[in-house]
Amino acid sequence: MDKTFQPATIETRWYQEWEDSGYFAPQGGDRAYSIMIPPPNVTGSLHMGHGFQEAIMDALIRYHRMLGYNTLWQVGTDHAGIATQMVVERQLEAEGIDRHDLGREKFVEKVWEWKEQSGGTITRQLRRLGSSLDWSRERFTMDPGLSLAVQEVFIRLYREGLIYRGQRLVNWDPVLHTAISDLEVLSQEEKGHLWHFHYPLAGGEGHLTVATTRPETMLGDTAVAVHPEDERYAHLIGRTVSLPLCDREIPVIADDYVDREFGTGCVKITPAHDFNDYEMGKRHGLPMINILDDNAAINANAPAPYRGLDRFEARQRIVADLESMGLLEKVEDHTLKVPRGDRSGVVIEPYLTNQWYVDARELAKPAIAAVEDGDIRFVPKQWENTYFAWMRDIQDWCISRQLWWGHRIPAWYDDDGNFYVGESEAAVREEHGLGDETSLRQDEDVLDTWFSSALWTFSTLGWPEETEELATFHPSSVLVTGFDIIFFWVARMIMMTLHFRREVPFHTVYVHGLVRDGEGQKMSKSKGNVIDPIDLIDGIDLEGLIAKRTAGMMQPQLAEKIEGSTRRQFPEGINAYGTDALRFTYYSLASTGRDIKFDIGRIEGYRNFCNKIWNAARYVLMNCENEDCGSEGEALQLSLADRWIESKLQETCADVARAVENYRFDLASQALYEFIWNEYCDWYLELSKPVLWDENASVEEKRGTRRTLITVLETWLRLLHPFMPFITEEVWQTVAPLAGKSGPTIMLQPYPLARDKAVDNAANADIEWLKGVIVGIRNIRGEMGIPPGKKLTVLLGNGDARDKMRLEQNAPFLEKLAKLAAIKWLGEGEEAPVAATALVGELEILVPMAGLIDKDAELARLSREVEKLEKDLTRIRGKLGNASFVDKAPADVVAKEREKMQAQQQALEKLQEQEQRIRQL
RNA sequence: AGGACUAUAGCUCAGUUGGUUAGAGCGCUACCUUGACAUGGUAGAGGUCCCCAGUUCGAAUCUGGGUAGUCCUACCA
Repeated sequence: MDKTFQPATIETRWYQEWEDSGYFAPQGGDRAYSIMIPPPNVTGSLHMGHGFQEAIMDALIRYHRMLGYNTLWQVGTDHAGIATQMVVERQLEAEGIDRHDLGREKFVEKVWEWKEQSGGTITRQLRRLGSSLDWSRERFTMDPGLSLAVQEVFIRLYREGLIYRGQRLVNWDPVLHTAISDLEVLSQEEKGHLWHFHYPLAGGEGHLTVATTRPETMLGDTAVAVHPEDERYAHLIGRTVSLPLCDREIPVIADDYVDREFGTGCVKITPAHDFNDYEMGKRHGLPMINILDDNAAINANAPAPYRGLDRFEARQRIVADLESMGLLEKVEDHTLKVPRGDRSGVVIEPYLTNQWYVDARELAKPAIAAVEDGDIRFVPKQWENTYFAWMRDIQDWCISRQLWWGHRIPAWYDDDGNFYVGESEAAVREEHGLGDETSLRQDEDVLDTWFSSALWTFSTLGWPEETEELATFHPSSVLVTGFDIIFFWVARMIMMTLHFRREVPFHTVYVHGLVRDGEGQKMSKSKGNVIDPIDLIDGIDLEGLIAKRTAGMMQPQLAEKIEGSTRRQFPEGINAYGTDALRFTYYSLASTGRDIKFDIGRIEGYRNFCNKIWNAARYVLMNCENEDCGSEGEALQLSLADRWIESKLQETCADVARAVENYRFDLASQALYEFIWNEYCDWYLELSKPVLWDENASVEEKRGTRRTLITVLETWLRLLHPFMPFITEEVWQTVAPLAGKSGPTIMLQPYPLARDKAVDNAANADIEWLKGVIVGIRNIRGEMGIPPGKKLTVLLGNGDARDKMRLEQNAPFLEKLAKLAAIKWLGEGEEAPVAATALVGELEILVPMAGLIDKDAELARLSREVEKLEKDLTRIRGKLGNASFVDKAPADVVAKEREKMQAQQQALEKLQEQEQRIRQL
């Protein structure tokens, strides 16, 4: 074995082996456990957040697989309609091709080509992370099977009246030329202006003044509204104003939506270009004048001078024209929320179009009940509130998108504007008795990607067929996801699955935090602070990292800034840490918080942990290979240390199981780290040396220690495997035979379960004593500057029978671990030399000072100890002196305090005596 | 505007139903190449648990108020 752990050499080898051997597929068993992967975008690549999520799912999957569950981790990707279409459009653009020139069919072909080409990135990354996904069942939302499910769902919902077509205001992206859902619009505060315009009264006697942030929409105004109780304008209600620049008169209406305090208290109403105005327009039966085209340029409904102008050009023109007419009263600076498309980043226009909608209100009812009734639970529970808040105020879901890439809507139109929904044109003709004389054309639009994602848990298992997989693995066990898509995906999956399966999609939703960079910033391409998890595994040099972060940017002008910050943050690039270290880092960060700051320092610590594991195994193998390890059941004698480490192992098994059940991977990783490093390596391996290296130790003793070394190691390798799959497999292969275990892989070995009976309290207490004595001596050594190599003679005084027994049984351990020449037991009445002292309970550890210890240094050390004790004692005395504490606190708490006080007092006296003696020297 | 979450060591974070000497990792200081490991070992320093009030014998923990930060939802043209 190498002296240091080299992850690169083993990881891909083992993954290949596992995959080729079919270990990732369900293995049978009475109880099923399944997780459906949140499908990543097929043309994207995994970022740190994905890596985190996959690591958690893989730990759950490996854990349950080892527990003997029939385990399925369903893999797949989604087609990411808008994102993918944009990427391909940009590629074509670079070649000077417009997709409209290419035509729909050819364009979609290009997208499939791109999908084939780039789709491997994600799956490669997933494999590098060690994800034990069942690749044989890989699915894609545009697969024939899943597409069939999408069509089926659409048709059935339509027939049930839960999908309808309607003309509504939608969020229109004028660059992507599609409607998008409310969730895809991000509103952010931006600086803008509030323009005050005069609208002349129709009678010619004066004007009223409206305030607006979007002057261009005035071309579509069909009313001015005031508050019904606003005395300033009461006399104007029912009259008309003449709309400047347009040859129209519009009414002044009263509506209590108007806020009297804002602006002038008069609101121009543009029902076709504003959501609130739209509602008001409907209330008052106002005409709706659409003044924009698909590009958000002014259309032919507007006065001639403005036609064809872009909306922002039109704005400038209109303001200028009104000003020249003397109708501009003033312009104020104003901060407003500007809606932008989450993909395109352009300002979204409310726009009147025909779209398809899902009646979400109806579907939401059972979905709310499922969480209320506990059929689905969120972890952490607080997310249920978020879910409820959104679901109880849910809006109908606009599902049509004016794209070419996606599931085409199964609806056909005739020339008279009738439409028919069905599985094909033939089916529609048949059903509605439409002959060849009627020409039909299919709806041009496709469905929102989330529409197909919402079916993910059951469409991947073969629905609408009632497959065996559906029966076995649905509902799935748990959904692992980030809170950012609770609305987008989680809620919609619950609605759709309950409707079509009459069962929940999953029993638990584990909501994890979002991975951020070291400064707490969200990782994003445009900020240039993303880290590819693979770069943490394999490492990357500085120039490579910069190149990666600045490639293919939407805003190339940011490249310089990104290069600078990258150079500052990673002057040496990124080291290679290996998959196991990366995964363990993820687990250690997976607490209940919402933000996960990824600190590069942590991963280095866990890389070192891997190395520790590696070397611990080396030590064990060096001492056990070709040696008698008692694997045939020969007689063996266990030392105190053997019994203790076995006991600690059981406690660790219990801790890990509890942590995983509660989705506290941070606690699981901590328990493992603590046990492996601080107990097994720091103490147990050291305690094994006095036995193995003692020529006088019996065969049974050596055998007992070897047996314990190897079996405890073998057990914790299995315990650790779901978290660090590679190193555990590599080490287990050589360790297992020595422990009498066999099998082709650790991944299919049984997971260690805690045996309560194996917890050995006596051994725990004895080892605590042993540690106490050793640490006491080391402490004196350290603080007195006694060279570590210098062997000491130590005296033990004031001990009781138990101390004596412990000493007798453990003297060799003490001598080895504390580097002692000799230990002398001080009988009652025996005079002790002047010595530096440490206490373990009442037992005094004495390190004679002659020639070793500086008087002043020891006095200083003692006075520090004394001070600490005195401070503590004052606190306890105060507590016990308080009558109400003694009266009201539970008896055992009081007793505990009393005991503590006594012990502290005794210790204090001892140290003070000691101080006296030394001072008199 | 409404709501949620967070505040503990220099940094990143644990801290179960109130009773601990408030912990870990990283970083820091000193010493050490001892026969698994310098990606290591040993010892050590470092905290007004954001502030104020309350409940309680007792509060990092519970309640109320405040401050700071993050986020979500809805928005005033």
